[in-house]
Amino acid sequence: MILYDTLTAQKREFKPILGNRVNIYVCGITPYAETHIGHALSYVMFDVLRRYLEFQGYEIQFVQNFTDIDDKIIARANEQGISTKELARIYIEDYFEAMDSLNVKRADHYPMATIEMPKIIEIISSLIDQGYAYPSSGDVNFRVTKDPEYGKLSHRTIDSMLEWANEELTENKDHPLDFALWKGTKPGEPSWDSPWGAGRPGWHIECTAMAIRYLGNTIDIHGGGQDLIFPHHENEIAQSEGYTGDKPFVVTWMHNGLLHLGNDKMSKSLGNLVTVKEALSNHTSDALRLLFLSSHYRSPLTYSESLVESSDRARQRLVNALKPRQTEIESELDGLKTALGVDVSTYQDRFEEEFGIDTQSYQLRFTAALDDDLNTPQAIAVIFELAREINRYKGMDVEVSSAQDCLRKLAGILGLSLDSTMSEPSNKSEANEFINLLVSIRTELRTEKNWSLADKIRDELDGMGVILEDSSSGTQWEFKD
RNA sequence: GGCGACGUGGCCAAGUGGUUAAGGCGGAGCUCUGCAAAAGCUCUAUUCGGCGGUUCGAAUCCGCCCGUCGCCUCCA
Repeated sequence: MILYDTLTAQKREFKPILGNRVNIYVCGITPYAETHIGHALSYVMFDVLRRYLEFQGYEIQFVQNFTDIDDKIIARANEQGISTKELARIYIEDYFEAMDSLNVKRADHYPMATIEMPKIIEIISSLIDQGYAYPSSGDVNFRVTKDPEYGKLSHRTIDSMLEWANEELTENKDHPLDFALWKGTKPGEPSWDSPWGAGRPGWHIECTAMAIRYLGNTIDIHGGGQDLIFPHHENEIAQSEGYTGDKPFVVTWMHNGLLHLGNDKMSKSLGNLVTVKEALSNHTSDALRLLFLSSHYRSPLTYSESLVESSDRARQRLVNALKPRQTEIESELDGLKTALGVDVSTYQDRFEEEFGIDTQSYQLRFTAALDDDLNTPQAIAVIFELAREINRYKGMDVEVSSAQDCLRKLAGILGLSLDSTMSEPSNKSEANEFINLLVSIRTELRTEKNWSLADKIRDELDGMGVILEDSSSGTQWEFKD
């Protein structure tokens, strides 16, 4: 597999540091507000990376943090009159709900800044001892000039940043770009004890502490949004490599392009955000995933309702391809099978194997796409081509179940569940027998060519969210999404 | 000012030196069907922002220009 690395700015062959094991650290959220679709884009993308590596047989250690203490959390908690801890708890829960509904697999560890204090303090102490950091009136700052490679990730130099930077808070700092490892406490703020007095960790140090603690001094893949490249990840490298002395801190830096919201009337009141909850109230999670994955992860994507809607229709196409082939001939075969005691399906399978869809070539093209820096748009194209061929074979009444299995498997690597709407919620199931009754009555009406009444039943049911589809083998129905 | 992206059909979006420029949505026609839906087939970019250059050959490399955007401040 080839992956693009932000640090070296090139695509390189991916190879785990240690055998079969791949360590992944993805920067998590600061839980002070609801999870939005920009987060969703990023975590869906890393979810696909993880699923694909697992599919390739790697053993994944996936760590994702929560920054559960920072300025915004404090401000927000004060606004709402609750503790920072409680605020974080609320939005962490919201995050998990959002990710679960998007079918994003859970990480192996979710460390939080506030419970990693010992490691954080240990690292800061060491950085001070090594001359990388200095205490300054309650704060501890990282000395940027001590690191000759500072700026290597974001491809800038200290000088170039100084020219245009709005760094003004130089009071406690020896250099405008020095950044806080530890912030001395202010009145009314939660704080933790440290050798430098009460305070709290700076933004970047927690990730260093957690990544090193859970994954070691050098990790395979570190990811996040492109907005984290500077300063967050830049500072993380400086701290981590300063602390451990081991380089590189990260073998492959991966950054996803950011989600944009059109300048339109997306969200008048709430800034310019669409929360995952809002998006999922109108769309399936598969549609969102399909949308996110239909452009390359390093490109920006502009979100709009109409785009999700077209993704939803595309999703429906895949779902339809997975619907079982149901024809008169099949039921006749089933009848024959039981009547003669012969396992007809064996012959069907052999026929499918020899004359059917070449699922292997689809899978090969699919993996080739993902092998090339996670080219999900191309992988999706392969899936749609497979779906079309399945439909074509269904039309010819050839067994397609193994091709459907293949489609399901490949879609699963992209985290698409492709649930048929046939699997309706339980509260609807009690309506089933009535719907079945109506359908069978309608079938009789149709044999009597009472089209107007038959169509009326279909229309009325449609109004109630039930879709009827007639075919030569009978009528199928399902609930709308 | 620095660093970096991007501009491909009506919309979204792959492709980055050489067969017919993927795929999805939308649109048109046909087939199937009582109708509808679903599905299939065909069509929907002689052309890849513009102008030059390199090359036997470029959407793909180089230069310039036009346009859009991101980061340099909290952010996935």
